[in-house]
Amino acid sequence: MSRRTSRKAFAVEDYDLAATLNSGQAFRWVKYGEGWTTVVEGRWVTLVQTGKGIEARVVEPVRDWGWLSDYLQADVDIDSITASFPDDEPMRAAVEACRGLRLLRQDPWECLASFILSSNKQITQIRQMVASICERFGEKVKRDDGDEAAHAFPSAERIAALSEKDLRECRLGYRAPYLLKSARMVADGAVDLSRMREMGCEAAREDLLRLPGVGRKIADCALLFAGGYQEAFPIDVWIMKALKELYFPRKRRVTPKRLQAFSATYFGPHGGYAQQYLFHYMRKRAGRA
DNA sequence: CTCCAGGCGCCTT
DNA sequence: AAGGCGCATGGA
Repeated sequence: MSRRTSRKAFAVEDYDLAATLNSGQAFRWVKYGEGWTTVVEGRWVTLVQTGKGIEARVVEPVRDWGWLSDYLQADVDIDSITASFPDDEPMRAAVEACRGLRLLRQDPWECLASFILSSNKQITQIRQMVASICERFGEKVKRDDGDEAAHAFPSAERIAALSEKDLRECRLGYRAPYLLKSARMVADGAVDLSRMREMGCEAAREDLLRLPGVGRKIADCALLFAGGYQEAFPIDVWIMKALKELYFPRKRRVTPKRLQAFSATYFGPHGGYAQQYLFHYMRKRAGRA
């Protein structure tokens, strides 16, 4: 371990690190001893949950930890958010089962690109595809534990310069041309992800929907997990099932459009957060079956 | 073996 | 506007 190593303790309560990093919002965190590791903002990071919060370690000296605090959303008051959820039986059960689950604030391009790969795939397979493009095309990042190197998520510019064949070799299948074309549109400025957080949820969504391979669901994932728009409510097969079962149990045909309209108002200003609780709750229930 | 996966785009009605 | 289908690949 190098003496340049830098550490930081984030004092956070009600923060379940394992649940948060494994809840299908980020795909690059891997178990590392007692904690977790990945690359964030070009740095190799390890995190450990402690009694007092989260302890972080990076290789290079760090003065300002704002980038990681922001990523972890360490300053968010989770109680005020869960308190804004509708007071009904399904939400109470979800909050009870997922106490400490948080939303991260991820890099827009990494988040968007990862979810372009997510279509029609299980979370373990999304992880594999993402790992594959990072290992082959991501810049090397120094680590100090004897392992060779970690890899950053490849930039839009880097992916834009590849061929469809390069990406298909990462087993992306029919998603390869979607990722390639979207990377080129982001790289040449046709869609400006750096403005996503300022332009407002609706305008940002409209922009994202211009990208090939990005529909309503994937756009909402980027808006929620990277843009900080907590009103974005991604509806996937799990949430579809949850909403039907929990809120429309005796209706035979509930259209996605109807559910989108329902969720937009029913779950309140932090609806996307509520969505993440429902998603994780459903997956947990299915997992122990 | 079959079924389906944190969907999308395109083609029919 | 709404519904159906193909898509690459690989867990379960």
